[in-house]
Amino acid sequence: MGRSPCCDESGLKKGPWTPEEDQKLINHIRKHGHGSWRALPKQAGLNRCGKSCRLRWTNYLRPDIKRGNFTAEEEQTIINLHSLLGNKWSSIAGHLPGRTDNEIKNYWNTHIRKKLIQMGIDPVTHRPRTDHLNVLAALPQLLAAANFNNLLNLNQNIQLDATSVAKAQLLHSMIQVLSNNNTSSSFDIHHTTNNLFGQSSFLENLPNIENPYDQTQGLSHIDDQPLDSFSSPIRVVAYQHDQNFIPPLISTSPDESKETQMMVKNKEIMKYNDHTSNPSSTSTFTQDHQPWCDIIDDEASDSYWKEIIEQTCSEPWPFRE
DNA sequence: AACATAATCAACCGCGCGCTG
DNA sequence: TCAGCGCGCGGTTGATTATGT
Repeated sequence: MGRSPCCDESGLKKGPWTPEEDQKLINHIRKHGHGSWRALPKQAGLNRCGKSCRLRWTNYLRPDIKRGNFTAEEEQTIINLHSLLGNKWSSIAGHLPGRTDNEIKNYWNTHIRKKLIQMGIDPVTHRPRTDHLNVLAALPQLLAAANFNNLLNLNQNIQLDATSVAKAQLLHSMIQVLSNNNTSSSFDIHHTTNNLFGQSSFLENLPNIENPYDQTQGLSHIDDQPLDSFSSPIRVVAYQHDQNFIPPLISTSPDESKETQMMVKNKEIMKYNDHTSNPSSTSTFTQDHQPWCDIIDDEASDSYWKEIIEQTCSEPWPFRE
């Protein structure tokens, strides 16, 4: 319950690490493992608190840390996971090999967040930053959002991402507005939606609502259907949950202890490797085709997505084996 | 070249959880 | 049951670097 007194101790060095300190820490962990972080600084001859040592190791010195820019795929994975998990950076990091929670958090705050805002998408809710009553006024934002997929140049295996779902919601909202107005407006829905979402990006990729397995049939034939039969956002979200779309969970470090891995929420589905018997192995625990609903049950916050997914999960799950 | 501002990211802080005695 | 300890997590800070004027 109580706070660790570790960092309250006086006389311990703070601030940037010197190369000498780094080397001491690396040497010690190579020889003995980290063991108790609290005891480590003394054993390693470091005038630091254990917390500082742990942070330095996990965020910077770990041998499996991946350096360099995030790829478009990594970025998309972060966005998708964030839409489901919220600011659960460690959980998100569990899906990105070699990336630390701190790195992902920084990348989110400095890059992705801004990008989403520019696209007119609320980075917290992953919903378009517009209201239903003013959909048409938000057309510039919609257009920007529509180009988002193209900008990211996504992996084609990703069927629908959070942004696409947001687009679907907006499209739905627009149609609702138009439908409710019940006027013979000159507003050409088919034409407009194609312009909004691009000719080969969004509509063509949406599966037929009546047949979720049919990926060849998009919604471009919307004008053949009554408006009220148009897919609801809830239904569309289901397609986001392609189990192939998120990489399997991986350990944040080959040196992670068993108890560290235990901190990850998906307890039931993890397999642990005994890293102590083989320290060089990549301590990978896999997520064997875990349905998205299960992840959500464990990890999702009380976000918009959870509400939607709970509803979706109560229906027959098209991707369950 | 000098300064101001923005962006980046390593590191710190404090909270809360799980374990243990 | 409860309190202390150790640890991990998410939020925040501040030093450094990049970019603009």
